[in-house]
Amino acid sequence: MKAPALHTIGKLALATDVTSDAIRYYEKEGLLTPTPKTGAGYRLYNEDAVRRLRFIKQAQHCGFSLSEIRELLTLKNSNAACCKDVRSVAIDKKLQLAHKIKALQIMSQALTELITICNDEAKPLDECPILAALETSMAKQKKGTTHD
Amino acid sequence: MKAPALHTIGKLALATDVTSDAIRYYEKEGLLTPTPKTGAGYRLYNEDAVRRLRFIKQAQHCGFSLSEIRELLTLKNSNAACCKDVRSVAIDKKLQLAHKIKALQIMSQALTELITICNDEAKPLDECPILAALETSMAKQKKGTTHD
DNA sequence: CTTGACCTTGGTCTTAGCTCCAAGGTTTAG
DNA sequence: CTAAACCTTGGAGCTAAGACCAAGGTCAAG
Repeated sequence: MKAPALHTIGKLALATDVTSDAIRYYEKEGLLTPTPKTGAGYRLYNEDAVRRLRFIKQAQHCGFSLSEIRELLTLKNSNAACCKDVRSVAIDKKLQLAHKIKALQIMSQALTELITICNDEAKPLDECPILAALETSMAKQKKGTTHD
Repeated sequence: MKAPALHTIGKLALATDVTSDAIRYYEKEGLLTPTPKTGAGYRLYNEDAVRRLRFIKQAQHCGFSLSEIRELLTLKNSNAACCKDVRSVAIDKKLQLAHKIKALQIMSQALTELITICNDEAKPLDECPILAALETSMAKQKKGTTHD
């Protein structure tokens, strides 16, 4: 029946592959609070902190910002919320990602058009169709195979 | 035979839908130089500046950063480069966009998995599968329909 | 007991692409 | 002639997520 083994910040950092600086930053941002400090003012963490850091990391990998993660954690501790609320947050974030992806695909498509109009590679620069196209409004858009 | 109508910065801003501040910023970054200033120190621009600003805007819409655009412009003024060089820059940028898109798609896929494991919406939060999954390593990955 | 590894706070720095502001000079319309 | 509208430079601020640094306190091993 040993007590749950408290870590100092460096141990926690090593265990979770998050730097001490980042951990302190999360604390400042209200995402993670250590158990009360030692007399000397050292932060101490238990296994909950490990889980919480994993949570933060995973959520970041899903595209959530720290302030969004803070809201997720608030939701988690709220008694008024239910699982459905969490789900809708996830769906929302997925939609945002879809928007970003679409924007990037539009950029990629524009590049594709530039690249395809430039077939004759040996042309001197003052006749380069890419550079020329970049100076115009580029309103032209073939309605053929515009997938990208 | 009228002279090519020089603009002050405000007129140029209006004509190109770029703020005066942004135009000065581009100048500081070496992307755009006005014709010599008036005695009073006012910047003056000709039609070339309008074209160049359009160039900058279009390139930004293609995902180029300002420093990359500066390199494009340098290339444009270089006599050693040819159209092929420009083309390869465009292809390169398209690859970078593809990487970004893939990263976002991976995030989206992770969210999809979280959303699908959460079917019973009425569950209380302490049983929410999404929150639970975010605390674990989420190493599981069904090999079924993982497109996203 | 001393050295080295660890911890603390508080601060500045980074990237990108601007925006906003202040104090002052210029130009133009009435 | 004067007030509004424009221009100038210089510098600060914004967002995000930390990284890095310095001065100093603490703890463990030899």
